[in-house]
Amino acid sequence: MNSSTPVRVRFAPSPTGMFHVGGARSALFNWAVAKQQGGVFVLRIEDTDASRNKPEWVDGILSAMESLGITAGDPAFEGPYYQSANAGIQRDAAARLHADGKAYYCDCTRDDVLARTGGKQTGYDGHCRDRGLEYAAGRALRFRTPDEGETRVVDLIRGNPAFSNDTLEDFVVARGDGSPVFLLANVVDDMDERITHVIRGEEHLPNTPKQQLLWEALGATPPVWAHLPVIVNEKRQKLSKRRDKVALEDYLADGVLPAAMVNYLMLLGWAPGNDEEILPFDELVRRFRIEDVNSSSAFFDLKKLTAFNGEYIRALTPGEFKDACAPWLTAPHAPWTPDQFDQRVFDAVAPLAQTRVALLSEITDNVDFLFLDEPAIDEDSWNKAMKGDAATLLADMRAALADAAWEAEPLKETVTTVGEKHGLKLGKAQAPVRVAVTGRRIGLPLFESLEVLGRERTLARVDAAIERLAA
RNA sequence: GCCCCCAUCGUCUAGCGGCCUAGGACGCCGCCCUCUCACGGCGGUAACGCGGGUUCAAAUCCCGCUGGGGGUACCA
Repeated sequence: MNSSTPVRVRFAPSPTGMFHVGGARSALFNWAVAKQQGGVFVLRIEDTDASRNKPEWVDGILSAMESLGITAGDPAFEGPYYQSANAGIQRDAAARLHADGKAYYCDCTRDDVLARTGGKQTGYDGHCRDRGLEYAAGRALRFRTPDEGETRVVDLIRGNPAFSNDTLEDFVVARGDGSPVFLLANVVDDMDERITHVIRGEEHLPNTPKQQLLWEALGATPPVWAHLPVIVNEKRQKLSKRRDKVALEDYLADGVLPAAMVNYLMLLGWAPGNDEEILPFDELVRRFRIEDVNSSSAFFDLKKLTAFNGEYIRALTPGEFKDACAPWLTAPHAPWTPDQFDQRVFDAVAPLAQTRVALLSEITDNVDFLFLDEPAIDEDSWNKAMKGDAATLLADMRAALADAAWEAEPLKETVTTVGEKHGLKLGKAQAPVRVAVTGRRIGLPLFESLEVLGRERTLARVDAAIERLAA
């Protein structure tokens, strides 16, 4: 992309729900283009369908974008503008279209059209084209599409698709109450905001010839388009709010770091090259080329997102990691009460947990045994670890632990020694102790855990296990 | 139905006529490291949908087929 005029892109969500990851990617790609080209990113809230919009959704969009680094404070950021605020010029445009004979009023109902076309869904049949109807309440304004020729649009991602004009129906631009419809409002706003490049989802591709015709009818030079591939689920259907987990907020709530999400989303349909994937946003922006975006749909792979997240978590400094975990350490995420929690204990084991969580929400399962009075015993772990003469082994462990110096290294030597007496290597010998104390067969390094747990609580749990084995 | 888009490992992709016995990443499987599990290291598994062309040469260009997907509202 190389323009002499300053690039102005836009992201135009409608505030109808949570912030969709597909929308997040569109916003990011637009943002990347704006930042890279020294251009402007316009945020426009498309709130023309009042029945479906709620003011609070706008705050959600703003804060979700903020978490991705698209901040209203950035010099490249412009807006938010509200589509509803442009109702005046949108109506003017509709009036102009009518005055110029490029649009006409129509009093057909959907049933009328269906009756005439025999139920075939070929769109509007042009019934009112030449009836010369004037406006009256209930009459919609339809744009008169060309009968012949084709409309070719310039699309940076998919070549330049052409649409035969005879397949374009005379679509509605203003409703019976005079209010502008999306197709028109969107174009008028883009013109008003001097948008040069429209980068949006592939689902808008069929709208493009109609909108381009509107640009031309309104006497303006159409923008350059770029239609991003849709993001699909495992069944390769477009991610939908109804059946798929699409809210950015939900992923963040699971402990996906925003930076990881940004990095992952940028790689959906595009690759930075050099066989590299994990890169800071600035670098992704530097390398980004909208022309290189793929045109085939991309699967939203939670496994890979999680892997990316693990990378980002491990790259955190110990301090950053502790801070990042904070939200999960208290209600409602934490399974322990505030007075059971001990920040110093957590800080001591946090570095050990850092390589073990791929999602921040996994932190609680790693450290819960340190704060809960009686951690739940995982039965599967118990059955595997308590085979054979676990009872006598645990009894010996208990006795040795009672006198051991309470630090990781001596504790390890103690368990090793007791294990040897039973002909067991450390790996086998530590298992019953681990399950007795943590409730699980897998987890943080055991001896460091015991050190921070303390002798008293360790012994009590070993005793409880011995008791259970005896029962 | 009609219009449009798409088609490289299971997934995300590199590839833009010869450098490809197709590269990377995730996943998966081994091995090493190791108190468990991770992390890390090493190795492995696995793809150009099919058929025609064009060309000395095609994953790369063209056509058809098949298969996916998107759109078909007085929603956005």
